[in-house]
Amino acid sequence: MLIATWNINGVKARHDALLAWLDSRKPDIACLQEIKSQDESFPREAIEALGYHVETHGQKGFNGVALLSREKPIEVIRRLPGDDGDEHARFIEGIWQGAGERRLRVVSLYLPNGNPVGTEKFTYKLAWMERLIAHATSLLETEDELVLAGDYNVIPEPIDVANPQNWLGDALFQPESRQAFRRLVNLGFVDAVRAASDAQKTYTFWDYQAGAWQKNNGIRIDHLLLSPEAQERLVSVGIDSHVRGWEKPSDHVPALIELAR
DNA sequence: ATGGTTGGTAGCCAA
Repeated sequence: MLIATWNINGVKARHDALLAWLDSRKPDIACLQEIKSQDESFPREAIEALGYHVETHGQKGFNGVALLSREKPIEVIRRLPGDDGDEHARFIEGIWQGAGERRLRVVSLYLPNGNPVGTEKFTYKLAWMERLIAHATSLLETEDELVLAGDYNVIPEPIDVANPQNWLGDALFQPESRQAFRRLVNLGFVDAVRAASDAQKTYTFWDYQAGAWQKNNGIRIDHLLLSPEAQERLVSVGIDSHVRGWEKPSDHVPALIELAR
């Protein structure tokens, strides 16, 4: 059971790359962020032709998340609880029935960027994180196998950034952002990529500007958080860094976990 | 070095 998360930065711009990656990597579940597409204009047919079930939560112009899966989910939730006035499409949760009583629950989330610090955008980011912590607390009580995957827009620790001093004023590296992320993890999750990286620097994002990819000036902001029930089944962790070197790449690359069936 | 680049939309914003 291969579960991936990838911020594709526009499904129209990434149409060919997405299909090529799906066809070669063949994840069982793919969590996408920043589809930048409305549900009706998402390229559903081309993805279904590769054998995927498609669930989207899009909006016009920006944001938007999706769940692609080999098996059809038994339930899909398209809203992070806690603020009925929040219109941003940043959350989609699917439930899949496993063998026996086991259930797998996978969230594709696109956490607010929050820049610039000191504005309502940063306040919104921190409020969104509080809502995520509250929702994750209730999801852990289900004892389903749970994977919270997505673009968290949080650099957890200095090891997760090539040049920490360049990010000190950025919303992604603020003490408040990092502390909220730690509180989320400390509910009982494991940060799968960090746990598998053995104290090595590992990145999932390289900016388009100033040759960041060529200089390996990256940050690790795409995370897969595993509940205890999911941790028990963890087999391996990977990052498809090579995708960043493709023609017309996203600025993010896929991160993946393998769970025993 | 307060720049640089990309995507989506529409005459700039988000990242």
